[in-house]
Amino acid sequence: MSKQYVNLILDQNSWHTDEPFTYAADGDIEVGDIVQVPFGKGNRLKRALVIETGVQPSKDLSSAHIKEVAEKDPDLRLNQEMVKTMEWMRQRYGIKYYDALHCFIPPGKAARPGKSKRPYAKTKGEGQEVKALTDEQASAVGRIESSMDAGKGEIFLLHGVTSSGKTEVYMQVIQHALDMGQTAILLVPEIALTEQIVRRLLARFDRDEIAVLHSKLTGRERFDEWMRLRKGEAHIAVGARIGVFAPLENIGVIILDEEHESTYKSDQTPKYETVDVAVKRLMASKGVLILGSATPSVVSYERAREGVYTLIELKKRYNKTPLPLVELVDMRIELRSGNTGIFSKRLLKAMSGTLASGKQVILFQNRRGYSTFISCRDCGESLQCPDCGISLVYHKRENAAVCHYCGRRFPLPDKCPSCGSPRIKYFGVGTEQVEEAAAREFPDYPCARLDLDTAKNRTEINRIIRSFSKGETKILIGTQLVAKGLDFRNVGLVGVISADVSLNIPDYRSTERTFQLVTQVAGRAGRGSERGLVIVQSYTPENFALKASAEHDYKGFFQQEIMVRKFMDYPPYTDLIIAAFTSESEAVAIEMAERCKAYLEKAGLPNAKKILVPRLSMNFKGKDSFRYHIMVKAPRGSRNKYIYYLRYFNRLILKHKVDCTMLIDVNAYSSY
DNA sequence: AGCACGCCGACT
DNA sequence: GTCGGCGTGCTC
Repeated sequence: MSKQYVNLILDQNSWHTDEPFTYAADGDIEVGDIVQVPFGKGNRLKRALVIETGVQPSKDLSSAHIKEVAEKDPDLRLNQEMVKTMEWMRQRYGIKYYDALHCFIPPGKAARPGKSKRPYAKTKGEGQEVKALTDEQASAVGRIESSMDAGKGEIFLLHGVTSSGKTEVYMQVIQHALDMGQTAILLVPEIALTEQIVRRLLARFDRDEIAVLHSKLTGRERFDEWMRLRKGEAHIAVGARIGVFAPLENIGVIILDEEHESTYKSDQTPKYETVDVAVKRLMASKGVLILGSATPSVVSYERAREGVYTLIELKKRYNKTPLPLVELVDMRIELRSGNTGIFSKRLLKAMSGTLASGKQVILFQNRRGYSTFISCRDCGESLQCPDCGISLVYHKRENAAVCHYCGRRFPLPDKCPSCGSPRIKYFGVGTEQVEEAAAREFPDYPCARLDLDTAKNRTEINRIIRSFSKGETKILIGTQLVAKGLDFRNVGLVGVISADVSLNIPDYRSTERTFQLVTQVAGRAGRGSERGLVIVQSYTPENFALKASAEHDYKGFFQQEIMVRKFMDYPPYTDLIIAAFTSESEAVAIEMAERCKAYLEKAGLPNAKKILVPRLSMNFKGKDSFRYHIMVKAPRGSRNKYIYYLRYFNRLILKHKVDCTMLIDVNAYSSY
């Protein structure tokens, strides 16, 4: 058999070996093959991925030093497009080949023959039986399908109000892809939503056509599902964000449902953006990308406005129920009139009316616990977690002060730890306190609370939800958990206890997030036949995001918010790039951050002069090490240049053996 | 990362 | 003499 030289990358998590190595191989070795190669002084076998075949070994590499590929994995294999996407990810996110490789290959091993177990095997198909499409749906489907037929590689932003029938559009488009002999990927923002979308798919497609990919599968399940896709047995991949790496050929469509959700950005290395990866993969097959949302992200909507994405709107609700009536209540007036309670008079009145008429109430407060911070009346110091430096939350049920970041619990102090005063006060309202107040005001109506404290596991969540849907509980209090995807028929009223909570988070996306949350939670009201009522309490009801959400006016919200982004130099006008430096020595971490800043300035990158001095990363918890970071608002078009220079800087750190690790994050959701 | 080499001190 | 500690350097 003829011989050749190939370039391959090692399955080894090290920056020192993050480059292609040249090996001799049989002529039948192809790009994407997973092989075993002898490596290093001991020639121990290592797993590797072939990324280039038929190469000419570089001149400074004597042929005596070139080793030979030992064997080829008979099962695992990637395709050319996947290898290309990996290399692209390495550049774009400043990561190692290793990190990109592990997005594409399943972590587990195959189940033993006959032992394989399918996830969601007991899940049954369920669907609104296929009714005729509305005119809007039909034209959306037509528009998308003609783009698929033409192989345009188009990106659609599907902006559809709640219950406008986006899912039905997805089903039709997936069917069209299969009819064309192509494959499809359907993604949901969290694992918990997988089951309900699997049900919709099962009502429509053969069970064997569907494979599920998300990180809560066991290693074996994940491997087997992956292999069914790889072998072409299944043509539809469904799941959370890792599903975007499904080993499919000829991808006709990738769908991101609820595209605005932050979970589409990975928070661990590699910190990829699911949309980016989807676009990259689709370039190879000229398929379409569909981003669906009732409240699109400002970045996506702006891209649609610029013509990068094609906007499709679904304005009518499927069941023709009018959108709920949203009222804003000014809590400042409430306070002035002497009401210091949690509920405004308006909300109390609406609650009694709703409950008396036999309907149910949802109360939303995006904070768990009883009081959100604990502070001293005399010196003003607030109680903080010694590890994380964030305010501790008072939990009445457990009678403890809890850190919501690391989960540590502390006993409640009877006097102030800094000045010794016994006058300790609890501020801020959490779900526990809302529940207590609701039970006090309406003792005849049973309450339940749904948040991370009461929903310890899946069965507990299901129990709370089932009891509310059966009408056993009348008032449901909760955090974001109650805002997502639940479909209760008998809810007449939704109360947002404090819309200021999410508004006051120091993040450029907090306004957007508030609009999305209020819109989403409002959608829980009046899903039956009658129009629902939503009461939003706030100390700043004049805020444009709140006003716009009350009027169901996405465009109004967008037009104001995009001006703020422009004025403040925030995305989509820039990319917020963070470079973080971790070291056992605080001085080294600071010095590397400073040097990096100077290096970017010297390189003359746009806006590099505006980089501030290194800051301690507040959210970093590492034993005996320190993290400092710098941040730059990289103007459009300069992102890749920045990453290029940052990669180079990382190589310098490595070369000089500085005891410091570097991390790059672009447009992070978590704060640093 | 993972491994071998090498140069040091402490032991039978 | 030689066993094993870990600092150093390299990997097609």
